[in-house]
Amino acid sequence: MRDKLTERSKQILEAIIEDYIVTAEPVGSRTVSRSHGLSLSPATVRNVMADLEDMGFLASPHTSAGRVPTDKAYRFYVDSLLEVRTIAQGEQDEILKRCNMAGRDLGEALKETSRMLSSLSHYTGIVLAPRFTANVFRHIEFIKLGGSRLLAILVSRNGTVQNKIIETGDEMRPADLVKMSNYLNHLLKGLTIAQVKEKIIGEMKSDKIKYDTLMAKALEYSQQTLPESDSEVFIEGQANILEQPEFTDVTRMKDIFRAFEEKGQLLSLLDRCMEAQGVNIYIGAEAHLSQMVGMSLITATYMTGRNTLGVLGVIGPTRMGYAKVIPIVDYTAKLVSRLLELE
Amino acid sequence: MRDKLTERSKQILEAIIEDYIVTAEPVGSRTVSRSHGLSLSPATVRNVMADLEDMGFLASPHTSAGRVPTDKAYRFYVDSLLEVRTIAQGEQDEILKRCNMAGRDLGEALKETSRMLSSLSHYTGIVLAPRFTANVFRHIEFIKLGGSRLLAILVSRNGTVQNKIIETGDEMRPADLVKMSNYLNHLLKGLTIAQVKEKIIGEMKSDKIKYDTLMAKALEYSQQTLPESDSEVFIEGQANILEQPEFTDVTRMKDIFRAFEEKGQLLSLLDRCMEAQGVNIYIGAEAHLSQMVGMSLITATYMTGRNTLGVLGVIGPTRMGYAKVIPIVDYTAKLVSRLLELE
DNA sequence: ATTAGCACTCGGAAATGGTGAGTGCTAATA
DNA sequence: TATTAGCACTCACCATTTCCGAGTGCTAAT
Repeated sequence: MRDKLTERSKQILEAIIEDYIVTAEPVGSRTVSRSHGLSLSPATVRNVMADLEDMGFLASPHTSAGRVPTDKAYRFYVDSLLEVRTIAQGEQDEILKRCNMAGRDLGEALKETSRMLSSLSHYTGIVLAPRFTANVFRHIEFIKLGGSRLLAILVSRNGTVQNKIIETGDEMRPADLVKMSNYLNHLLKGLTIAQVKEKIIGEMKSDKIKYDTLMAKALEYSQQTLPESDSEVFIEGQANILEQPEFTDVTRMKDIFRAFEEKGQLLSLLDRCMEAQGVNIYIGAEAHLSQMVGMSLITATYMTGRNTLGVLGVIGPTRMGYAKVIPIVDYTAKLVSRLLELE
Repeated sequence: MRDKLTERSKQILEAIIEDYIVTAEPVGSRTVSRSHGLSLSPATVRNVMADLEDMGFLASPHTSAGRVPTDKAYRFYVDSLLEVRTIAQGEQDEILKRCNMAGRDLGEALKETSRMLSSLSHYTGIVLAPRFTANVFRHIEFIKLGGSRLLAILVSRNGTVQNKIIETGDEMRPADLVKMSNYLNHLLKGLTIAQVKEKIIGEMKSDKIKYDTLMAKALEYSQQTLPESDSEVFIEGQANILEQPEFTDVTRMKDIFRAFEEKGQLLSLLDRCMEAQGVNIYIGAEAHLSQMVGMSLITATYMTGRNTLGVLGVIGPTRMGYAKVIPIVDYTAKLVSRLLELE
């Protein structure tokens, strides 16, 4: 048992991982020895493999099977061995084409981005939309619907729209609606939605509005318009994971699909990804998510200026084509950032 | 071989179907003979079963297994044998609680409805949102974003909102925006969105606007705001179908999930359901959808007044608890209709 | 340090045999 | 005439066995 990886053992480890990524079968010593590049006998390879197993990089499903990389091996692989391939021109074109957001609803565009990520990687695409509360308030507008009901529309600077139907109790005069929105637009100009929330609460307590029912109402309605839950995740290409041979087990799949459906846990994981800028990789148990055993998550943040807006990425088996997927995720995030920058 | 079903053979068929619905196992003659209600020896039951098989109501997976109902049997069952159970009070409460749409975005509310259908039925819930084009125009509004970009907001009478970012080329004056929306609101008042489409095209050709660039622009922008694709389907509880024993086969499931993801074919099927009012049932091959073998679809239309707005329902295996699911779907559709009526 | 050789291990596929649920047919019965 | 008991037969399913070969670890030779 050695405690330091020699150049040769690194090569062998890499060969094993890369073989396993394509075949999804335990890799034997013969296979590695045949792998062009290094000319060693199976026996030698076996010795090294035994060492690697002792160090926790490899595991054997059973005595007479080959070896399988552990999470630790993948971690080492992406950290030290992998030279990230530059993105293929064809892929770049595809991303460019499908991420075109011009004139589209942001949600739709991000959903399409997620779909694109899934189809390019052949795994599952995932996009966390920007928190609405991080946006800057631009405009609020009230539109009279039938009876005593209003449609309130809240627009933020990046073009995202929140709308809500409000029951007013009694009928409002159109002129009052205009007054209300003027008042609010002036009051809230330039604030982030989070600040808007506070501002409204503060204002509601202030004396001057106590005697102005119209303003009071305006504040109340605008408060109702603010979204209470505001994280949206787009998960597309779920069916792709069914193609992976490691998920033939039905109960495994059930777990995974349930996790996708609930989204809650996934959300907190993505939140964690938001903290570090750039590309982020969770391998297997690193995600601390019971449903994620055997799965990896590659994400990248997208941003305008210095503000991290959201994350996007790909979920697949730990045995994932990291070399191919990482540049895709990276490039996509940068592209989305640039497209949102223009807004 | 008889060509008419006697009372007794109907009873036996019913017993077989209902047993199969719970167990998902081929039903043998002993089981039926033991079934309380009819006191016949297994041998007699066997004779009847042989007849039923000849008539195409039953099939045997292999010689020494029991019999399994065919699509034809299910069809006969729902048409003639099934007395639809009234909906349980608890279910009714649950539906009432979760379908509460007050003040929510219509899309969100329908998604929740779909989720509710899935959790109550333990199958997959499906809701087709109202076509936007069937709605009546209420209001259009332009909001200036940074630079030369506009946010156009189109509100229809039921509160649904379409918004779109428009690249204007050069900067617009706020006063012009107001003029534009006034012009359009007046022009399009009371038309359905479909009529709006035509109206705009007609108006664009008319002479008077040739000399008024502002109006021309207004028309162009409003046209851009109209949705081009406008059918939204909410499919929730997909993971539920993984629980069904008949879908342990991985390739089957892949097909089904792909179908859910693509939605295209499903959409045309739902369109067909829209044509007939009320509850609609497609059993197995009746849907003429390759992915639907072994699956059934129960839908009901929801409407305001005489207008069919959309459909909602449940997808599950042909071996579905029709007696329980049908009233759920029916009741939900009626409730949704009533809730939208109020709008 | 590397490698050839060899005995050994163990999962997976194929072959085998027994079991039982279920059937169809025939002849006896009410 | 309709029903039923009886019986031989079928065939999926399960458990057991056997066999094969890929892969291993160890040892001795290079």
